[in-house]
Amino acid sequence: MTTPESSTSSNFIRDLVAADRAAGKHGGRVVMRFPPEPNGYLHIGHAKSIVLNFGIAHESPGGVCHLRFDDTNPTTEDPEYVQAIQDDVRWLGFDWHGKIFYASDYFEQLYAFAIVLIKKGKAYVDSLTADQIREHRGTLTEPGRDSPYRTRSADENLDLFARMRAGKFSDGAHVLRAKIDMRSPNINLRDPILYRIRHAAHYRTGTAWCIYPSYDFAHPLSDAIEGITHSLCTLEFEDHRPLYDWVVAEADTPHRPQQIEFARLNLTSTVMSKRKLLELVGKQLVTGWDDPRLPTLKGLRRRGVTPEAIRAFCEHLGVAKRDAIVEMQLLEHFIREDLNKRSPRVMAVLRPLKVILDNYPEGAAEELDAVNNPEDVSAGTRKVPFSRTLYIEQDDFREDPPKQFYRLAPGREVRLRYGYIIKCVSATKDPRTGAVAELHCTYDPETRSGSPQEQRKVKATIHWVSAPHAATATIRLYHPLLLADQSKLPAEQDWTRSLNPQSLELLTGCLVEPSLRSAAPGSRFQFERQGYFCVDSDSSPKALLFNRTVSLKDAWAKVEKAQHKSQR
RNA sequence: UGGGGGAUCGUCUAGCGGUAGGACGCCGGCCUUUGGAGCCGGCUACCUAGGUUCGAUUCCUAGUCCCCCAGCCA
Repeated sequence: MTTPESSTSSNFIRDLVAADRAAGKHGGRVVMRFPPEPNGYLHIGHAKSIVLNFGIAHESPGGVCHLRFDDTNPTTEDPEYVQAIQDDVRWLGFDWHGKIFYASDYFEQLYAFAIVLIKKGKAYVDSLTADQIREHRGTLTEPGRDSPYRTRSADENLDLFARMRAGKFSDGAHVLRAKIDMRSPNINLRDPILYRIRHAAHYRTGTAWCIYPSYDFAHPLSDAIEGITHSLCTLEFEDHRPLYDWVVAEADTPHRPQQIEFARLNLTSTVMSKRKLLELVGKQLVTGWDDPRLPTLKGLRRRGVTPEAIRAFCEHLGVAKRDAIVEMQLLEHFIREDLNKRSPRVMAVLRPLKVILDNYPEGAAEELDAVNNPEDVSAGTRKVPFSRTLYIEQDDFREDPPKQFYRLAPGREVRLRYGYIIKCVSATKDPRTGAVAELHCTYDPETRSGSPQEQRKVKATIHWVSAPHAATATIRLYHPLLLADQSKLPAEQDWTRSLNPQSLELLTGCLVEPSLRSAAPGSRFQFERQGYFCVDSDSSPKALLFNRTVSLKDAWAKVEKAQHKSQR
């Protein structure tokens, strides 16, 4: 299926899975899993994991990848997230082929495994308080101490555990612990907690249970139950691997999955931790989980990013064990690369400046042919109305043009995209502010696009809209969520103070070509010379609303920046 | 100063004892009715010190630096 050209780059996990399969390990089967806890929305970091897990499964003959909800904590989970996660995985382009797995479906089996451990003397009920347990755990450098309840008999443990399940105790009264080694240098092995009492309704099992298994117990066993062959997780779980292996071994499951860790994705100038994302949404620092400034899949989607771009980005990233922070520019590159091929071009003026063509007949209008997508001839052409009064971008005129500024200035010529060459005659100013109010220009009738005499060359071509025909729109521009320079902030300061107060820029009174009047929410366009935009879900024909997905690369901005620098 | 991991261009990543490659970025050029796209060229890296070897980014030893772990979260 994967051709040499399109094949994804190899990485240590892909290689290991392939080697296991070739060696006939696990009977040559490849069973992966993506196991989110339904306590939040998926973000681009999850996308890396999804692409890896589903990708490896898909490229392995007979391979499968389970979608499993790791729902062992009733107090944080919600069906809203279960639905959102499924939507997002599907939107990203992956399919779990029907069955969805839930750790909560294994509660009964997990309970039985706990009984097995208790009978083997490998687990005990501890009746210390949470504080006491912490004290007994020791520190990074000091060993822990055994709980006085560690030596309870199997019968007593069995009885206590049964009564825990039966709801005879209040939250925190007892826990079930693995009996491993309180002196282990690995803190995860100092009798980790397997079950805790939580009198809380679970979104799936309701009040059937008041004891819930912990991650360290439920996860390896869920993997074993499902026949997962390779259980991928992030680096912070490396220390848990001995425990993962211990649980599976002591529970004596017929199948033994293998945990493999890799570095999670970090991106510059954004936040990815669940805690921070939750805080942004909770404190209404953003408009919701789908705020286009967020790296959530919902946010990226609303912003106009395609699943193809995200997948290409993730495939390109590679998988390794070293911590890494990927530059946002790399994501933007993949977004542009994808959008460039598929987006129809259109003209829109974000910050309008009125232009009157003095020698163009008043009341007249004509239709010009415009190419929809130079990257895709099959996209065809469209008609764009032209008239005596136009709007161009304020940035495309300078009264006193700097060096290398090729655009319009008094006495200078420029081509109007798909139209004529025009020459600026004069600029009138607002008497109060001194700002340029409108331009008077003349057009050269010989230079209409497509006409035989159009050979004349000018330095620049600019976009425009016809004043009487244009539609009004509101456009949102997005800037980095975080301030560029994080280093100046004291480490212990409230992190939200490092948020960029200008992350959302709202432009009203933008003028777009009339073909956009009927644009459907979700559709994407390239606004020529400016960037990729999509119609927001709140947009309507009466109140057009666009989101800028990503800007086009801007060579002039670089020149200008360099000029500013050299002036200093 | 316990344990577990990791160090390759500015960033991400390949390499599996034999000329350190790719991508993003940056710089320069070509082309252009998008200062877009495309094309061409360039830039910059093996944490340090020893050792083994004809040969070390790769193997060994000793350091240095970075990350993770002391939830009844996952």
